[in-house]
Amino acid sequence: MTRQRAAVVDLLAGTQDFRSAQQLHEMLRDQGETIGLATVYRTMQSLAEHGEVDVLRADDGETLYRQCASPTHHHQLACRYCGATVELAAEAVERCAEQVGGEYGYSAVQHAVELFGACSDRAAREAQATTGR
Amino acid sequence: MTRQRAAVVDLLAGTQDFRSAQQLHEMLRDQGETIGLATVYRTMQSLAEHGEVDVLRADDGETLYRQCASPTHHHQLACRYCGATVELAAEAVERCAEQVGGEYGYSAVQHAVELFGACSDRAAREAQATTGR
DNA sequence: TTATCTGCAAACATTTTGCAGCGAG
DNA sequence: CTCGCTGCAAAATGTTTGCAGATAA
Repeated sequence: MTRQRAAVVDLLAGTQDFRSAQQLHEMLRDQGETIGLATVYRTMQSLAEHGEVDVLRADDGETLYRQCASPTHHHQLACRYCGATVELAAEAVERCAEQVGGEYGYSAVQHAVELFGACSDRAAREAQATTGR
Repeated sequence: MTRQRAAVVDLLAGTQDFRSAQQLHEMLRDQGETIGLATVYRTMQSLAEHGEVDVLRADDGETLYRQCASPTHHHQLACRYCGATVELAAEAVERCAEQVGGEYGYSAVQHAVELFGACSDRAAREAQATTGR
């Protein structure tokens, strides 16, 4: 356990959002930490391996991490436009995934059920613009 | 519509599986087509934009494509070890996602419900090995 | 002290882009 | 003929790795 690793864990503890390694690195530098990007990557890898963070791959290929200390396993609903996220305690989704997977003989189903949608704000604007992407 | 684009579309039409751009490129070269990797990428981008293929990001960062001609929108259940995939016509999952999203004022919810689990084969081996990665 | 971790920079893998030339319409 | 598509190679992006030196235990 080094100073750098502590800083990363600390930073993660301060939020519930998904952050990319690069983002974390920048934030740490901003708050005065001296830490290399490679170290951040290595730390996140290690944390992920030990199941201490949730991993999610963004649409643009970046790998996102989030502390995983929630008492109940919940999902995230994110607006693909404004980035707003809502947490879901949707156990129904859980059961759904496990059950469906089980029907086909799959176990340890990792339902990467990160929902991406348009939040109400965006939906309203979309409706009157209808630019078609 | 060029020879190259036709070849890509043709190749995609021959399967239901997800393929990476590089994989497609290699397959096309193998069957005698002269086509550049960049062209495959550009073609897939265009097809994706026109909603003619489904896009999925693999765990290792590769972008996978699949023809999207299924009459019903279905999901995929993939084994993270052997790659075996099963298609799900799980409308229950659909409803679930839309409903949950709706509760929070989100619309056009893109439930990236690609389930990754361990298929029965793997689960059996895991059980007696428990090497812990 | 010693094994591990860190930082830098170079290596990698995947995807994108600039540009000159070919080909479809 | 003209515009768009292609191919190559170079660039961009995100991540990993080799290695020498710093550091935790």
